[in-house]
Amino acid sequence: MVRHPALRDRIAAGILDTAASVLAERGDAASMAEIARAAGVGRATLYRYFPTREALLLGLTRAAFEELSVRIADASLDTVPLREGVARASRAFIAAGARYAAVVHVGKTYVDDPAEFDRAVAEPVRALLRRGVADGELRTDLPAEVLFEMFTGLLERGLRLVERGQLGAEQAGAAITTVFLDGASR
Amino acid sequence: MVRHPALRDRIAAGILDTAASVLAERGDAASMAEIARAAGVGRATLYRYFPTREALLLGLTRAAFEELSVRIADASLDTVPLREGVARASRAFIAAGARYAAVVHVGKTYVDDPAEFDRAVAEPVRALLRRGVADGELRTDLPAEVLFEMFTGLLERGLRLVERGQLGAEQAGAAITTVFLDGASR
DNA sequence: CAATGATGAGACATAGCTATCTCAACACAA
DNA sequence: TTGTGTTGAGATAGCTATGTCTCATCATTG
Repeated sequence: MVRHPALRDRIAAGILDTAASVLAERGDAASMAEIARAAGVGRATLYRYFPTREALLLGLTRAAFEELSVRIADASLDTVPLREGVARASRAFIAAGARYAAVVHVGKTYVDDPAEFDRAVAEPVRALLRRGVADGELRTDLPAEVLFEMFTGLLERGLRLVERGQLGAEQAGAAITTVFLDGASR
Repeated sequence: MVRHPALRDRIAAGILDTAASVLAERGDAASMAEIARAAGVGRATLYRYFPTREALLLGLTRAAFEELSVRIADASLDTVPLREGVARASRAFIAAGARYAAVVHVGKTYVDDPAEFDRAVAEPVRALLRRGVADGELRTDLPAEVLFEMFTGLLERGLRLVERGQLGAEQAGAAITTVFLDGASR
């Protein structure tokens, strides 16, 4: 019958989605059999779409990166005030969510081009923070790199809160933004 | 010759230390052979000290927990002002450091008594934050549970910065405290 | 309805890891 | 020095996961 290539892509995407949630939960311990079962598909079929485990992880990483980089680009972090930029970056990260969580939960990284990831995702955020420091909006007693690390730490936890249903996506984005910029104090 | 029990304990502790660093680096993927080699000990010997992999992970978790809970207890979080409490908790966590990093990096948790961990480590910190909220020192627009999550997120990142040598232990503790309480803004 | 091709179930080989066991070499105490 | 006990190295068994393959079944296209 020759499946439509589009249909094939949809199936692959569906498998990736399922794999994302399984891997987010069980980490690298999740086997191909487990993922196939969760995706409601035969193990052989899973291997037809992703010939090796590495290919699957790579596809997953690529999808997460794709989504995240599009959202970051859309956020135009370099044209908005610091506070708005931080808020947008938070929302972008939370929205990319589920896929990204799986990627970070799997120890080894399967990024094919780390430099490109850095350029498209990490660097815009770093630049935003550096600008904040230079403009005197952010504290200068901590290196921008440290601020960046703290920010991403908050992002990860916000993501977790959303996944556990303890916070809505908007609330999480706002919480991250406000804790990072204003702190937890009144 | 009948090794002194004390000596045996020291060897076991040494193995645990090495295991901590190997596991912190490679996660659950690190094999027993790898750990034995890193510890400069035969694989069989490793099994003599820790009869199963689970026993090793359990010992590691227990050591981390032990250290952390002692430090938290020592911090008397319930008797000091909020800011001091947050600072102490940060330092305790950073100091427990290396061991704890391995534990969090290994996906599956090998805690023998999660409730006890919660009671001795997590709960005192939560109580501190709840008190802060009740006293009006911490913001009330975010649930204390969310503040807790944010705080631990910062702790993890601070720990990472120390391990990468980007920050000293004291500096990391201070950075966590100040970002959490005052935020990154000026 | 017939042909084509995708699917699921399962067999199979392979590889790596855990866990056990044996044994020769070695260190220390008496 | 002798004997006891520990160690490292290696062999081995069992298990589990990856990846390949076959085949009967099923869905879709024409």
